[in-house]
Parts: sequence; C-alpha cells; structure tokens
Amino acid sequence: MMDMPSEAAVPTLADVAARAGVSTATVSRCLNTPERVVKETRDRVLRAVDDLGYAPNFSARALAAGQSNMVGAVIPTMENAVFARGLQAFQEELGRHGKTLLVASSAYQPELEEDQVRALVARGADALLLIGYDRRPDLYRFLAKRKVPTMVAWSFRDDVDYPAVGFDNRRGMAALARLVLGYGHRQISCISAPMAENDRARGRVSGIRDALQEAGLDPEALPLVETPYDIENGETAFRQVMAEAPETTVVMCVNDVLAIGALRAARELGLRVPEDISITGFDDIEIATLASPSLTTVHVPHREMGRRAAQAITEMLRGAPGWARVKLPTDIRVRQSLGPAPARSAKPF
Amino acid sequence: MMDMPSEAAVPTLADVAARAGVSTATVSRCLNTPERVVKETRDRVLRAVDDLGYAPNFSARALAAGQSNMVGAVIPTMENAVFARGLQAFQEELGRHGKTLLVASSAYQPELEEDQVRALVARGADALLLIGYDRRPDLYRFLAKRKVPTMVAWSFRDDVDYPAVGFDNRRGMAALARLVLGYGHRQISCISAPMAENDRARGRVSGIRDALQEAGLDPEALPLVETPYDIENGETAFRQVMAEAPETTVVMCVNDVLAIGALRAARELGLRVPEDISITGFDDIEIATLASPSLTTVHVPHREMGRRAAQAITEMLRGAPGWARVKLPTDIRVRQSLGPAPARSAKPF
DNA sequence: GCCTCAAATGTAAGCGCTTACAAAATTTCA
DNA sequence: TGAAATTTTGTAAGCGCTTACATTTGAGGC
Repeated sequence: MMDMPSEAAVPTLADVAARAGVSTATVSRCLNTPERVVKETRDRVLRAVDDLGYAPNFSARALAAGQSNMVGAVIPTMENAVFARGLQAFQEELGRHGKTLLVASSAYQPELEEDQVRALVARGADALLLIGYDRRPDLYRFLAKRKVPTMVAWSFRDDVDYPAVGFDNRRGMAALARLVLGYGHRQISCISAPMAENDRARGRVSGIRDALQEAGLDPEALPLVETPYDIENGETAFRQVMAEAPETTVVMCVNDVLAIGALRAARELGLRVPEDISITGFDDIEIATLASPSLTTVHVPHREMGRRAAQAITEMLRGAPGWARVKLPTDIRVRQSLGPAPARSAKPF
Repeated sequence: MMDMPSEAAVPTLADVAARAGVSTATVSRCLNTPERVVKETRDRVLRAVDDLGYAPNFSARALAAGQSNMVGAVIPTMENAVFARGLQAFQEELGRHGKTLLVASSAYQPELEEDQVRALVARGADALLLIGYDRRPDLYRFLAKRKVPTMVAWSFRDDVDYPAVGFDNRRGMAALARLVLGYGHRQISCISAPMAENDRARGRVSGIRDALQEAGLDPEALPLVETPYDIENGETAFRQVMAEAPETTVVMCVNDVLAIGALRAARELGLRVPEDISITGFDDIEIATLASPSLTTVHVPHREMGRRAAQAITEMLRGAPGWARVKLPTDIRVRQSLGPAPARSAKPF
C-alpha cells in the first residue's frame, strides 16, 4: 500500500474522455443521456469508464447541473420504530427513481428541526420530507423562497393546502375512542406527548374529545397528562393519571411507546389489564404485538405512507401540476389490552 | 407567491461580497476562518450574510475544498432498533464536530452494500462507517485506493488490523453460554442469523461452542438453525429446533429479535419459559425488557459505541496517527427467560 | 519619518461536471 | 448528385466556492 507516488489519483471525466478519445461532453452524455450518443462511441466510453474505475463526483455534478438528486428528511427521532419503517420504504422507493435519501433527526426540538432543514437545503437537497405541519411560518417562507418542494407526512389535514401524505390523526383516534366507549367505558383518561409543537398528538387528543362529545360526555373533563415520548415517561404518567383520576377505567395513550410504559406501570401497581383497567395506544409499531398483554391500538400504514411520499415527491420534482395530497386510512387493531369496563366499587350507586 | 420575475434568486458568496464591499475571498474566510479577518470587516460581512439570508452551497464548497464534511454509514437495516440507537449517538457526536451523517441501508445484501458504499463515496463522503468486517476484498481495495478513512463498528477482532469500534461478539456470547451452563443446562440449541456474510453471527455461535468445549461437551454437536433476521423467522426456527432436538433445554439466539420470535413460538407450543425451556438473546434492545417473560441477553453499549465511533472518525479525518481501535465490554442482563435446566423425563437415568 | 515585517485583503485559478451553441458528420430527398 | 435537414460530437463558458499567491495596509523600531 504505502501511498503510491501519485498516479493513483481519482480519475475524472477528463481522464475518461482522454482514454476514449472523445470530448468530456460526450462522456457526460454517455452517462446521463446515453440515447444521444451513437452506440459505437458509447461502448468505447463505457469501456474507458470501466478500465479507469471512474465514478462521477456528485458535488461537481450537483453544482453544474443545479440539482443533486438527493432528498432530505427530518424526523423527530431515529431511536424508535415509529418512523423507521416508513422511512425505509421511503428510501427504497426513492432509490427506484435514482434519488438518495439524507436523513436528519431533530430530537423533537423545533429549533433543531429548523437547523436541520437549512443544513439539508444547503447541502443541495432537491426536496424535503417533514413530519407533521407544526413549524414556524419562517421556515415555510424560507422553503418557498428557495423553491424547495416540501411534503408533510404522518399527518393529513383537509383544511391545509400543502403537499401531504398522511392520515387523519383525529379521526383515527376518534374511531378508537368510540370503540372504547362501546366497551362501556365512561371514565376515560389520556396520556399524551407534549402537544405544543406536535399536531399529531393534538389531533389524537381532539379525536378522543370528539367521541366523548358525541357520546354526550364532557370533552373538557378528560383527565390528561402530557409527557415526552419515552417508555419511562409513560410509566410515570400512568401513576399520575391514576392518582389524579382514580376512577379511570381506560387510559388512552397517543402512541404505543407511552402505552407500553402505562402497561408496565399498571403491572407494577398490581392492576390487571384489561380486567382492572384497559390501555390503548396509537401507531401499531412492533412492540404493540410483543407486549403482554398485547396492545389495542390504531394501525398506521407506515410502509405505504413512505412509498407514496416518495412517489409524490418524485412527481413534484418532475414538475407535476398541483399538490400531491394523499390521505391514507387507519384502522383499529383490537388486542388484549382493551376489555369491557369493570364495575367500579368506587362508583356511586 | 407566483414566481417573482427573478430577483429572488438564491444569494451567492459573490452577492454577499458585493453588499459588504469586500472580495469573495474575504467572505469565504469570514465563514471558515473568522480569526483571519479583522473584526470590523467580519461584522460587516456577517451583517450582509444576514440581510441576504445567505447560506453556503455545500456542493460548491465540497468541490472547491475537496472535502464534504459528510460521513456516510451503511447499515444492514433501519427497520429495527439494533442500529438505530448507536447511529443516533453517532450522528449527535458527528454534529458536534460540524459533520453530517448520510445513512444508507443494505438490507443485509452484500452487493447492495457495495453499491451503497460506492454511492456514498461518489457523493463525497469524507469517511465511512461500516458494520462488521465481512465484505469482499475488492471493496476494501476500492476504499484504500480512494483513500476514504473507514471504520468498522458492532464488531471487534484483535486479529484484524483495521480501525474498529466494537465489542467481541464471541467472548460476549461465550460468557452468556457459561452462565447458561452454570444453570445446569446441557442440551443447548442455537438459532442464528445467516452466518455466511455476517461475522457477528459467526462470532456469537463460536462463543457458544467455546463454552461447550470448556465444559467438556462436544461443540460440533450444537443443534443449529440459520434464518434471516425477523421475528417470524425466529418462531419458525424455534419449531424446527424443537423438532430436530426435542431434548433441548435452552435455545440461545444470536440476537434479540430471533429470541422474541422463539419466545412467542414457545408460548404457542404450550411450553412455559423458563420452567420448561429457557431462551436467550443478544443486543439488549428495547424489546428485551418489554417481552414477557423478559429476555436474558447480552447487553451492548450501543450509544457509547456510536459516540466513540464518531470521535475516532473525526480523529482519523484530522490525520491522527495510528488506527483507532476501541474494544468495548459487553455484559449480561439476566432476566426472566433464563432459568435452571428442567429435569427431563426424556433423559436416561 | 522611514523602513521592515506581519497581518489583512484582493486577485484569479481552478475543483469536476453540465450544457448552450457551434461545427462536423451523416442521412434524406428532390 | 448535391443541398438541406438531422444527428452526432466538440468547444468552452460557467456552476459557487476555496486558496495559493500577490498586493495593500498598518504597526513597530530606530
């Protein structure tokens, strides 16, 4: 090995051109628009490419062509499975269209998300995938000014005219809440992620309230604890809920991770699920089936969402007219953690 | 909105220079080596940057400077938590050093991994993080030729002189196997991921054999089923193991995901864990604690590995002498899924 | 006050590629 | 058969930035 004198320098387009006896323009065309080059020349060029082990320099290409074939995504976290599955599908589909995915995570911090977005744009991302709608108008303005096609995922609102591939968090949760009510529960409590910067959490909580209202219950009376996304926090929150609203018969969590925590806390408190108390989640990630008892939750078509998002972005990049808006359906997976409301001795009779 | 005539073009270094009344070189220096510019000028330039909302074009920067400040990582899969946690830490630490992470996944396919590596290099990755040692010499040669500093993670071998941050898969598993033997088990079976292209799986299986040998048992007699990384496959494999070696008292799986599958299959078969059969995993990902019974497994310091890998790569990039080699310790987490070997009626006595 | 030397800034040459536009080669058709 | 139309290839001008090297400016010493 020992550092060859030089020679071994990385080959460039010009080297290929020289070896094939053509101009750099022709080599470039062979690589990008082969049909515009006569077969004989093309073969010669491709042989040179092979011989030299040439690989294009994407920075140069991006600079010259004014586009990078790279799309960026900023997700709240890489640490759990919520986004992993959808993102994997997103990446696969992008790959099919010759594009690369550049992922960044914001750790659920809005300022960090802004930084990451700007960084991705600076790095030349042709388009962006963002999670949910909640962010400062500034950022949207920046994106519009730079003309970076952007798409929202994991959320879908009929009333906002912006490219999106997602589902209706509110309706999905409302459907589950109706089912819960159907099981006879009247004392519903809720554990939510912080709602301030998170339209998905907000939507889900609203969904519960919608169902309460329909059932003639007071939506504002819903006992609610907010806590960051984390199993441990789910445990703590469950304890808090049970302390504040001991008559609770079902705890609806806005995501599976919190629900798993709640499940664990219930066990520690000696409460049987679902005999003594029911618990529900949202997302239907892997742990929902693994937990025991397994978790009743709202299923989200993660992979399809990723795939559709990639297709939509590809179309936007091709300058397709109109805004891609795809609303996917969610459905409910009834598992062990939800049961009929117990008759509570604490209840007045 | 409606497409402003032009004007709104993205500002460049030259625009900033013009507005600040300096040369582009000075602006560049303000951004990259501020200490080489006198304060007064610097302030003026930075104000111009702000006014214009200038953001550097990284493609151009990468092209001109010959380095991208981007490091790539190719992991076998994004779909489960094994790599997510470590990668998150890796990314955070890189960010601290002003570098960005570009992730690609190979879906456990060697050819795809090669493609991804080449793609990352073409995209200008300054350095690469790869999982495990197993890959064609070709690729290593390519990397050496292009002089891309590369580091192996999630695996560590004393006998291979290559930058690595990992742990000794073999020793880690051997330790667990010794513990298992200590519980009185003599009929050990194993479920492994495909070992052909996966040195981690191979190492772990060897670890079991080491312990068997020490205990005076025949390491070659170990019943072994290989199957791809997936919960369902773990279930199937468990059934297969029990069919082929019904006297088994403990099934050691080379990772938690397969172990979870085994756990589930055991339940379906009406076997109590750990009373009738014990099951162990490797990795200590989240589901290990969530499963019920919880999983006895080998704990891997994922976050620290990611962090250290980032530090090591940063050093290599700074041209630090020698090869960064960090071997991290693993330890055993004893949980419910491992119990004493049952007295088997099938045993001769 | 003048000269030396260091610090600050400017000049301009690329980095490797794409792509208008021009030139050359080939085909078409009267 | 030759001019026009068409296809293929070449020429060269950037894309936005960094960085040797040249130049200017200012400080310090006598």
